[in-house]
Amino acid sequence: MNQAVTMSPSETGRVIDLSSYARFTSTFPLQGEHLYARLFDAHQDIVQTRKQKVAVANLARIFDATFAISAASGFDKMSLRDLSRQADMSMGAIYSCISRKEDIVLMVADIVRQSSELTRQFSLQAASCRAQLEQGLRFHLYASTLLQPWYFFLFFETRSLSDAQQQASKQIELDAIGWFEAQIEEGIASGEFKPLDASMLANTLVVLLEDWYLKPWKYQAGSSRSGSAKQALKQKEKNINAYYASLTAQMARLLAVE
Amino acid sequence: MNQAVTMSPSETGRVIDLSSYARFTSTFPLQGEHLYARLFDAHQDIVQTRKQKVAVANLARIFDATFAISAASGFDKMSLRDLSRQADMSMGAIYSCISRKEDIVLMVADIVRQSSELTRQFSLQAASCRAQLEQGLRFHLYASTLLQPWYFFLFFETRSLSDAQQQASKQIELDAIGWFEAQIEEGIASGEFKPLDASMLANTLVVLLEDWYLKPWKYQAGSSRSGSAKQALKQKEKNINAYYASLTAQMARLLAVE
DNA sequence: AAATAAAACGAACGTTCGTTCTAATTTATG
DNA sequence: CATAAATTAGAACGAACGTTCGTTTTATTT
Repeated sequence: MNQAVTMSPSETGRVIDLSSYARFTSTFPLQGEHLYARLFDAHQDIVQTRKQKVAVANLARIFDATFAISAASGFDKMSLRDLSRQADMSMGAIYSCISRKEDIVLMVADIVRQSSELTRQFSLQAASCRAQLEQGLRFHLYASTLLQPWYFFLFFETRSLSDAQQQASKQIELDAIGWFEAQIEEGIASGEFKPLDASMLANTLVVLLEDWYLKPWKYQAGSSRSGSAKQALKQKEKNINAYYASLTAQMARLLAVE
Repeated sequence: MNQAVTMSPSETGRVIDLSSYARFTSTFPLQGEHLYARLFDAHQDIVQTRKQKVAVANLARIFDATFAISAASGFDKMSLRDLSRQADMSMGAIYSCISRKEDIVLMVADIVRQSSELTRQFSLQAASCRAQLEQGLRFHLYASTLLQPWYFFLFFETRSLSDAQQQASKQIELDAIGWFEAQIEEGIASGEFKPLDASMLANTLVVLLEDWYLKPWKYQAGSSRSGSAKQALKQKEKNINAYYASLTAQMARLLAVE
């Protein structure tokens, strides 16, 4: 089982634009064709299809269908016949993109892991610890919004993975908490923040970030009949900003900045 | 499908002791034999076994086994043969306590719903809004610790339920948020708390309560080889108190009390 | 001790699962 | 346009699933 490509250094930093969600979506490398091309490259042992173009199109249909079905009923309940119907592909077509049903979970895990690594590796050049924290939150929110079905799916299907991979998923969360905690404590040490239980606040932030992609129904205002795709993006931007504002306001109050 | 018994008024208030987790465990009505007796009474249409004593013993084995297996691999992956092996019961014995595999999820949902209702109905007689909030948090923590496998299981298997039941589960969470929000706003109105985004804080509290039973691995210190059952309870008490302290300290700071 | 009710058993049933196979079709290439 | 390679559709396969049921064992009553 390939643990997949890691980002080349040139990809890891500096190019991703956090100034708005719209900008983020056009600069984040893990999405759309790029994402599926990455899966195709990284999992040559799984994907039997030879031509990237075909593989990308088929993988997209497979994952879209998988997310659509198993968001409602779970991955184990989803049969490959359901998948075939929803994706409008034959069994053979599906089995030329994957080797076993389980591969789907593995690939999702790979993508989410890469996205989390991107988030962690992204060099935040900010003037203050507070700005650093805020950019970290923004990045997490943006990435998990863009890849919401992937993050959501992995959270609920982690138990299908091997113990080692499950441990790795937990580690991702612990790393995220650790990162926030370090930033908070740096700010405390430098006198920028008032002293507090950094570990608890870091944990709170990570759990709230998780809640964002696990329970979109709690945070999506005006989701029905949003009309054009452009309007939908606008609405998404609004929702993210509202959540981000609440999140950072609460954090700022705890850190006694402002 | 029976929606099960609701608590009689005499059971809903006043008798549950929040002064420590140990006291709570001896006064909370939804546990052990009482819990299974309740299932037996409420689901006569499902449970074919006639004698309560037998049913209680077998239901206990079924649910223990279910939680043990599906915590690791998920309910859908668990076959009834796995269950039969783990519970050390024959297929026939299992099918005299349930009518369909799905019944297991329904019964768990029923118990968790009842526990949540107990939590909400419990009349908190406290001197201040702050004390009221703190008792609410304590109750939530205690109940979800005592019934951790039930809460955990339902969170991950809600998708096996009907749309109506899924909606009901969401409503439980929204009700909890609503309750905390109301308490916070009451405290703000009375001048006990400094004004803030009550909705955000209420949401934060509920999400942190959820994290407690979803990710015990994050919060369990000294879990290995804890020796006797008494020592284990002591350790549990310690862990709850530590989490409760962090939770309330953070909350107090946001509310600017102290 | 006999009779009866309740519970437990586990092999067998029909169905559905993930996966494989093959004949037909499409695509690429000279 | 010819030919080879890749891709497709969906029938077929064995394993495993949830569930049933005739039978045996255990508990209770007469």
